[in-house]
Amino acid sequence: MSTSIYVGNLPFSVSEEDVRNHFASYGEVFNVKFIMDRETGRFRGFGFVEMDEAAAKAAIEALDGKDFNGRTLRVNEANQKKPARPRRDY
DNA sequence: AATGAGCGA
Repeated sequence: MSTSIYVGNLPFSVSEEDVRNHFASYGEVFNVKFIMDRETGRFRGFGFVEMDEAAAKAAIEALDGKDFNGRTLRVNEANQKKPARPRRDY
């Protein structure tokens, strides 16, 4: 498996490719997923990156709190949500 | 459809 990394505070200018490129410098990136607003379909400003555990830690140490395209990047291990998003059924 | 703290489709 891979380690899920939470990447937040992303500028609306970047794409998965940019992030993947950035993270790829610290290890093999298995996958990059940007969270799009399910209502509008627009970029919500954060995403998740899957990397090897060692690579993930390296990337977090290297990129967390750093600047990315003009915004302070937030990088941490994702943990809070594993299954489908909790949502009330009205 | 829209924008700025956030942990997801």
